[in-house]
Amino acid sequence: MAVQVVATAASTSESTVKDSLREIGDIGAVAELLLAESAQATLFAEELTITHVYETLDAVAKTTGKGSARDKIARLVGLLSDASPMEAKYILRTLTGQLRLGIGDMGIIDSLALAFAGEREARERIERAFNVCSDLAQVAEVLAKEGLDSMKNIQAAVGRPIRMMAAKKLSDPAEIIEKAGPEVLVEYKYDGERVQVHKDGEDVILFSRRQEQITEQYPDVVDLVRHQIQADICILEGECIAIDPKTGGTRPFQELMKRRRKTDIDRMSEEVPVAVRFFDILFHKGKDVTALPMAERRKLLESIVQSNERVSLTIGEVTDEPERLMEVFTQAVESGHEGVIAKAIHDGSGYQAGSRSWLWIKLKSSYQEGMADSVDLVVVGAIHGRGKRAGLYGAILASAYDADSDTFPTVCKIGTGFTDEMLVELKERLDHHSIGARSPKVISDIEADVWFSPAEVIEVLGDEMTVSPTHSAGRGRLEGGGLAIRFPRFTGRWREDKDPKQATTVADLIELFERQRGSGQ
DNA sequence: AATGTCTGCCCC
DNA sequence: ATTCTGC
DNA sequence: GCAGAATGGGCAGACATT
Repeated sequence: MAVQVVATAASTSESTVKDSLREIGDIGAVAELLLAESAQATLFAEELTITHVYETLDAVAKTTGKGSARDKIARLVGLLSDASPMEAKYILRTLTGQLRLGIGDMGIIDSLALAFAGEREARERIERAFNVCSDLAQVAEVLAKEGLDSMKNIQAAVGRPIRMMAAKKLSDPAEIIEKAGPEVLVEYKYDGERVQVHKDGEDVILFSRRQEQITEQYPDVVDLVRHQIQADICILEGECIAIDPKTGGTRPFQELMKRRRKTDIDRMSEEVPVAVRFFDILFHKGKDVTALPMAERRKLLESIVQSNERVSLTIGEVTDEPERLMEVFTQAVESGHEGVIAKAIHDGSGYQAGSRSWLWIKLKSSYQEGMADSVDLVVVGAIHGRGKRAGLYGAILASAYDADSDTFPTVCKIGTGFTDEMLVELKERLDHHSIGARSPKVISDIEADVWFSPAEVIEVLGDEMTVSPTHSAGRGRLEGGGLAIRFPRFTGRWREDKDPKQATTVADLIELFERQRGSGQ
């Protein structure tokens, strides 16, 4: 849509904008360039005000229904006609959410500290306020109006999401114990959606990892919380997972995602039943309990969660031995879960809202060299890079080999794992094999920017196989579509020893998928 | 009415 | 989600 | 080591198009 806006505003064709975007990799910069080239009208334009820009964007956001796309475009084109090329750049970046200033929430907190306090300590107090209320605008407003001392008045409260604590990752169990020990709580890591549950009597609100309100999606969870949580006012955290009530097993994440809907919620609640595995408590009896050590929070949690088939604590145990940690990890993986999270339980193991510290460490099988399956895939296409990857490829399209039909159906795109240096090498190396159109042997629903004849083979690591609506590998031989790789990344290894027909085959992928499904439920 | 395409301060 | 990189 | 910016699969919803 942004392409259309720029094309219209600069009175040029969409293909011109697309070509330019391909080279520059930034729709804002493209707008700046093209508008400068067609800049007669700006001489007579009105002066742009922030209020006008804001009101226009607000109106665009609120436009819905039939014809809304056309209407949104018209409003934005109107706005750009009053903008200088540079203003257009930032308007485009703002509306596509790609500001690319090197400034995020933490950068803003730094700025607030300097602007309103001017001392180092201020930063921590401001950040703490943000972590417990998750609202940067509110923090800034209170700070500006009432000063640094007012930050202490911003406190955790039921109904207001707390920024979630995250885990580091590590592959070596001995190192994990070293970092978080001497004793750690080793918990199963479930493949579901993280939920922060806020309970005030019968009122229950659910928040997602990014502080979105997701209460409406899980009426069954709300009910479970009302009945199984023996505390009036509290904030808990857990993982919401899709389950098979017959077997008691966990169903794939994709199934759970069918619950992310606004309609048919009651029907889907029956089709995709869920369970919640609680693992933390942040607020209890009207008090913030985040400062309590993990060990004590776990005890408190045990005392208020009344378990049944749908609600329980995460499976976990305390150990100080790397060997035992690995045993629990193996159990978790063998029963179809992602891995484990090892948590510090010592006196300093309070809940650190908004941070990713060594107090929590996750271990997944894909972190263990050799344990996860890497595959050798054929590069069949590429997608132009954006931002700092402008002029290079941002991702490549990769296929397996289907020996039966002698074709190369796609399994994934790969956009991570490349160093800057590799990206340069990648382009040089691949452009050698560039062809004008998709090779008839390449089976792909995905439209690449550049197609290659199947030649280069690379090693790719992934977490697991998923049934895919878009990728074609194995399509027709499985229920539900083809196969794709979840979380694909380049290992850095080119398989120069392999030609395309020696790449991982569709049969290999199906076998991997069946094996993984077998260990699951 | 069916199908295609794009978006989400999306989930992972 | 994973990964790389400038500070 | 942190914070930020690249990028992945895949779901439902909202429109546009046929």
